Amino acid sequence: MANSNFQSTILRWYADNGRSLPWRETRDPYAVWLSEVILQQTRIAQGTDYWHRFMRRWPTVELLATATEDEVLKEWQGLGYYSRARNLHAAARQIVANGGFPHTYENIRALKGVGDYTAAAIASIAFGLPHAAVDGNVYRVLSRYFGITTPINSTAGKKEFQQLADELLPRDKAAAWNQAMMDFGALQCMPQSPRCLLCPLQESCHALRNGKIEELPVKEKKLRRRERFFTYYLLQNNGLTAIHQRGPGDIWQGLWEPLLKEDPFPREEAEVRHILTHQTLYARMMAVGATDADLPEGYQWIDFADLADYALPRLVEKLLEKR
DNA sequence: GTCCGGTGCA
DNA sequence: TGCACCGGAC
Repeated sequence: MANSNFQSTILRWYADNGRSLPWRETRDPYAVWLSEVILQQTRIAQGTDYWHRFMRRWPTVELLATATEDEVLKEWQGLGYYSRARNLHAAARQIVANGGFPHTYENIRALKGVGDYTAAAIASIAFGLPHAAVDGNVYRVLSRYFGITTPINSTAGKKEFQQLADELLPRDKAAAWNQAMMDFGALQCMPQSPRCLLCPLQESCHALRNGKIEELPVKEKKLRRRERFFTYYLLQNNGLTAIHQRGPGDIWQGLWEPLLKEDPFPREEAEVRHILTHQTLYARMMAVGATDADLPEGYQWIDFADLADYALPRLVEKLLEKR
């Protein structure tokens, strides 16, 4: 199998270059769980001190369960994402109530604050269970090495990467493998300026061979839609109305529309909401009596009845339908 | 200023 | 399915 080279190279690299971290010197599920929760969204450099402090103050899950939420939050202070601390505390009580730390993936996954990634990490590291932990590092390594362009934050992408990670997982070395992949992503195949020149996988890495390192992994941009507020004035001049053709540099280039005034500030009233890829338009249309002299610059009179002959934006059609 | 990231929840 | 949660790196 072509992937055995990938797997053996990663494992060898890990044996030579893996980080020695305090929570890797134990298989105590409590210590592992604590490290994984602290390291969600947090860099090792920042999280390590907190892990030591928690382990010193509450060396077991039973002791953590006796703490108050306030005490846990106080100890968490400065780490951010405080729901992690609240969930950690709640889960400690959950664990004690259940008679001890869970040792199946499903039961670990059921703990508050433990999602797919964290459950797989704990299950593999503390219990040797064959579950592939897929975090940001793993997405990056897999997308680059295998040249996968499916966006990692799409539903299809998550499924595809998890499936691939499951296939690659050496079932008898889950703990080492998961940590190897994460360390490889963090130390070798990092987001910016990865160390491809020194990479043991450079011969077979799809992204490197095809010059796609900078483009992978693909992430769907969460587009923040700009809001715009349009008022259309439907001029009425003895059966004529005024329209103009939209120019370049904005939406609907080349399409026609009645007199448009864009409001610079958010407005409450809107007849129609129209969602485009990068903007949400709130629009209304008002009929206004007019004479020949009212024709605005750039507009022209047409028979109102001919309006349908012009290419109109869907938004304008919707507004006209509402009349 | 922008980007990054697991989980929980609407 | 999209966003809120936070602090740090750049």
